[in-house]
Amino acid sequence: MNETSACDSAPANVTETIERLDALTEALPKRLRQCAEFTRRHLHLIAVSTVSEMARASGVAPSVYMRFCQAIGFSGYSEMQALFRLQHTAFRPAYGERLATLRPELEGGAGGLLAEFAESGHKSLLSLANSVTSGRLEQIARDMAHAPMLHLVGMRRAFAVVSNMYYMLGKLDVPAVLHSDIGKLDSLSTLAPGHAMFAVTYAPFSEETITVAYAAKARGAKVFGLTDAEDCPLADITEGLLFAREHEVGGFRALVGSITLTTALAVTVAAMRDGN
Amino acid sequence: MNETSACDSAPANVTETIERLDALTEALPKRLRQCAEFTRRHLHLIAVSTVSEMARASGVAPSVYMRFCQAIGFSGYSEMQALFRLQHTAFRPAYGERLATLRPELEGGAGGLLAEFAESGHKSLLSLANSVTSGRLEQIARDMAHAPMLHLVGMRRAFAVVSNMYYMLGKLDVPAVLHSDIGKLDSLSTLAPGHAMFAVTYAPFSEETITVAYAAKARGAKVFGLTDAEDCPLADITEGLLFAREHEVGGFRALVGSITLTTALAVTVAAMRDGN
DNA sequence: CCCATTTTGGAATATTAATTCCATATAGCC
DNA sequence: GGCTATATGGAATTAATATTCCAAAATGGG
Repeated sequence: MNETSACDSAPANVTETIERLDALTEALPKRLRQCAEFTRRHLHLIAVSTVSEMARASGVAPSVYMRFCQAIGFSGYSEMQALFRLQHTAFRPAYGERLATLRPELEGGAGGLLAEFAESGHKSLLSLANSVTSGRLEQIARDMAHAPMLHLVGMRRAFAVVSNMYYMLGKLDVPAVLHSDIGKLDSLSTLAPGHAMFAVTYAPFSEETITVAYAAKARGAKVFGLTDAEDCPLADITEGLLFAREHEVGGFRALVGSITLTTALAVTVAAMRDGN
Repeated sequence: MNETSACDSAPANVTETIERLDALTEALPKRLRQCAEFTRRHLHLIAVSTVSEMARASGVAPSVYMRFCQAIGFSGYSEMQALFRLQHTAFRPAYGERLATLRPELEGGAGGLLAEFAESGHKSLLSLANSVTSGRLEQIARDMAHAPMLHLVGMRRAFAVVSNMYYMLGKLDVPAVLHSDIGKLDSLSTLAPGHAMFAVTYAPFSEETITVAYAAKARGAKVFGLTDAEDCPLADITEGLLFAREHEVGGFRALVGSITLTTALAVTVAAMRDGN
């Protein structure tokens, strides 16, 4: 009876599904090929969409999408969806449902740790919203947007944050200089009155970063900053200091709040310059 | 009559949902609190699970889980699920006119944009849990831990990610080399058979990163990687490829998922080396 | 240009899931 | 220890979704 599919049994995993998809796509008629092509590019949607949604997105009728599922070997959409939902649920560590509610965090392994960091990231983002007032962020962005040149400085842990800012500002056509610890004295010579500096440092605060920030201030630049503790030495010289308190997992912090905040800042600065 | 919920209207996004969850959990009766606690730890399951599944996993009856959804302000499970499915469903907006598309968000000032990015970060973290299976992460960590030397490569947007890894690995006493675009050929000479390389690249994939990764493979190193799209050229040569699909705000992505994933990876690698 | 075959989309049906209802259980108070 | 208010879980109802069916359209061969 089971004549529909070109293949005998259903794909057992995502890899097999993709393989069969690629093998069959060419041979399929127009509409079914539409399904195949859209699905191939949007595999991640299967788990969270209904047939109708996938069909509409592929530009076909639901019944056609249904037939497409059968063409690649599944009994129907539900079976295919189940496969893709497994990918999601498989992440859940093996602990049984009852244990889950009692001690969700105690699981070991890489997956458990990732879950911890993800959780930590959520918390960092939440406290970000609480600690950063939109007025202060806006004022800093405006001041930085007015400067003819932005200088970025951050060492060690903060370096990833400023290098990300540097990349984004570059893409957004905002003139910026990244002061890495290598050759920082040289690049400081590019600093002129009216320029703005954005310094990032976390406790324990990097000597070099503080030094560079003070030098910038002395040269007539406006200094702004990002840190994670109240007692940051930058507080004395900045016109605006932002705080991102990162949650930690066993002493390690994942920079989620800082990356988010500085990304938003970079985009805002670019938008304000555009707007002028 | 509507006495159940402490709040008036439904949460509008993931951030609000988490906030309300945290605010209410303590005050809820036993079974509802079970729901809250399980859900808080497994937010990513909502998009791909039925009420019955969430209820069973929380250790309660479906009707109780239903009431839980209403307690935090949703009309029911479907409404809550729709919110969490949005993150998967949201298609990428046109790439070109990034700032232009941001205009609406900028109306709310810098704070509004920050809130958007925070929301985006929550979503990235959720899909991280969805797309990374703990088994694969663990296997990659184990393989990397066995290598006598780790090589990191990533350009442009990915550079912040690898430089963060580099910093962490350094603090954790894991021998690592960062291959920046400057002098990459020189540093490649440090590469030897048995070494491991971790390459990070996002679509459109950086030529240099791919080149370096292939060179490493040719020199006998095991190659691992992190990317954001299925069609990454790294797929052909890596022993294990991780995916972090970053949610975006008007075309800008904030690296939250990548930073979180690689931080967890670095810590795991270090822990495994220690364990040996 | 006509006929046979395949493909297609809308409408009908079957399944499954979401939601509500209500009887029972539980906890708090007098 | 009885009484009230609240919480709970299973069963009934309602809504949504997957799946099938069939008539119409398109395609291809002669």
